[in-house]
Amino acid sequence: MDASMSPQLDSCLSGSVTDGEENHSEAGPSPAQVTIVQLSDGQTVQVPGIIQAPQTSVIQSLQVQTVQVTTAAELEDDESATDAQKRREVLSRRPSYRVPIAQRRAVQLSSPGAETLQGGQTLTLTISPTHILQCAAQPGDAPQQLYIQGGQMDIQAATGDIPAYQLRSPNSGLAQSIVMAASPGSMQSPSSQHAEDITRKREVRLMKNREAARECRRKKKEYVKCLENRVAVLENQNKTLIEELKALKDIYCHKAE
DNA sequence: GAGGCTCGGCGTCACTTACG
DNA sequence: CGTAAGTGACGCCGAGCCTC
Repeated sequence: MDASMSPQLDSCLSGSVTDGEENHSEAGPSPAQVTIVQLSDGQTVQVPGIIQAPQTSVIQSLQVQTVQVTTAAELEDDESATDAQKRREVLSRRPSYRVPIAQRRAVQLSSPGAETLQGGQTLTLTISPTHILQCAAQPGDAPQQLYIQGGQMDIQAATGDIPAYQLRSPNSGLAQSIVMAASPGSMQSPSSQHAEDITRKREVRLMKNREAARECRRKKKEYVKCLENRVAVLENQNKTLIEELKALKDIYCHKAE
């Protein structure tokens, strides 16, 4: 499919389409925009893409705050949730790498006695919108920073080796503008370097796939638009030919008389 | 204004294909 | 055979529109 897609697109674009609509480049994500994401090990990665999360305030408060942590629910107890639903919940809002640097608000989570999240557990944090959330899996661990945009945050540990986080903005009430700057691997035991590695690989794969999907959609849209233009051109040609044929028929009939 | 519907965009998964 | 890239399918979300 993809092998045939590009030639089709090429031929389409080089065809006789004269529509003015043609050849305007898609706005798409600005390739010039880069988001810098800090991983748990101090590594930073540059992520191309649009920064979402509209926020007017860029004031950052770096003061440390202790946050109340309450176990909100254990999903595994929820018998009403189907497997698909559970899966969707886990998948729904994975950590986003799109961190608006200028809009980061930092909060440090210092929660004595907070255990490592087990699969299916959810932590709900209500956080003042002007702080950074930091959490360390073990005492002595380098704290993991979760940059949030304020309001309520759900930290949900997925079943299996894939942690999932849901951040909810108080403004929208929806899980938009997910902001997550740290590798979820550090939520686990520090000895599980392997798990962290898997997680990082997974994040890289997801990131690449995300970009690929975006590009794929862009190409598809372009292709469809191209086909539509081609249809318009051919319809015009058809119309012209029909009129021409009609005129010739008229001439022929008149001569026959 | 609230609720429903549609549309476009996005992220993810699963699968296929090409390539080294 | 393993990996990376491309893409269809799915579900979610927000915006816009319409109806009541």
